[in-house]
Amino acid sequence: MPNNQFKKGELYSFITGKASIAIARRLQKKFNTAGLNLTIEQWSVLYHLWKEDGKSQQELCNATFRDKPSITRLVDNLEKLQLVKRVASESDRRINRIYLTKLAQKLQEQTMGLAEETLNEALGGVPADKIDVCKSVLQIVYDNLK
Amino acid sequence: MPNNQFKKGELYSFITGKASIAIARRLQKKFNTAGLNLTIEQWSVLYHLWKEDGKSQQELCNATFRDKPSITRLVDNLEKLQLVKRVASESDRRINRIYLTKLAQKLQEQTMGLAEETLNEALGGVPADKIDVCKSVLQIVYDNLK
DNA sequence: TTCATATAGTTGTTTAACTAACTATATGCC
DNA sequence: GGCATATAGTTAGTTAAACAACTATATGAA
Repeated sequence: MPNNQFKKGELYSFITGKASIAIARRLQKKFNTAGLNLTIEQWSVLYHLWKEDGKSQQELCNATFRDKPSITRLVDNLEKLQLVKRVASESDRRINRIYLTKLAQKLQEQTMGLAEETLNEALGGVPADKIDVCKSVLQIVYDNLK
Repeated sequence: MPNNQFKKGELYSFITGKASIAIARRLQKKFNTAGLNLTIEQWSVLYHLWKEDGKSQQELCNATFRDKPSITRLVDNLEKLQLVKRVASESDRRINRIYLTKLAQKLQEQTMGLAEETLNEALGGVPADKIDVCKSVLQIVYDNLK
């Protein structure tokens, strides 16, 4: 039988993800205040390239949980900002590998610092063990649905 | 001192809210499969009107955590779909009160059923006490940042 | 080798979010 | 009453997401 943990009044905020929206907005504000002309979505692509430069667009789709048109356009805008460049693969000409520019490499330390700052603000007053439980629940939700 | 619960590898998924995005996508698919021509964002407005019909646009902003232009356009589109209508307030002519049509009233039971179904799928295998911890953490995050 | 199929990426269209700038109405102080 | 200020809502411009349809390249079987 279905578990009825969710009554109507609580259902909405789980679906809309208010907490993560609030985190993203706070981080965006920090970027703006710091004079960084960068959206959170653009940052999320750079984030995965900092972990491993030269990912293909398809790999960025998987990593960022976005579809191909979304990545095409994010990479378009990142190229306009001179933060990445597309390089066609030699071995498989269907593939674009995306490489960070020096400008983007310089952004890593500053933006990751702002991101950590944001999370510390968000999680102020929450004990570490509860954060762990929360993370594990969200991971299961993601795995259940993907 | 700052809590360093977040190492780089875990930071991203908290900011991007993959779990809630996955829930919203699943619910949207259910709407589409059921032949409902309705976005999750439009549904989220109806949701708050089902709780209390005749809210003003500003009240919908607060309830849905959106800004005024977003609500203006969502109400525009809901009016085009014949699901709500704007009624100028008699006592304060700046205010529009938004009322559900009969068509929208009919959608409540079906869509709330699909939403509950979605959450049950998302939370399958998660014990109730962990869900409670997760909800409370997300609430604190939201309160910390708003 | 050739043709069907799969994969990588792009383009067009609609909906939505954020910011900034705007109009209209209400409130409150002088 | 009149004017400054606040509040409710709209409009314009940019970025992004979902979906469908498309091009180009690679793979694999006959």
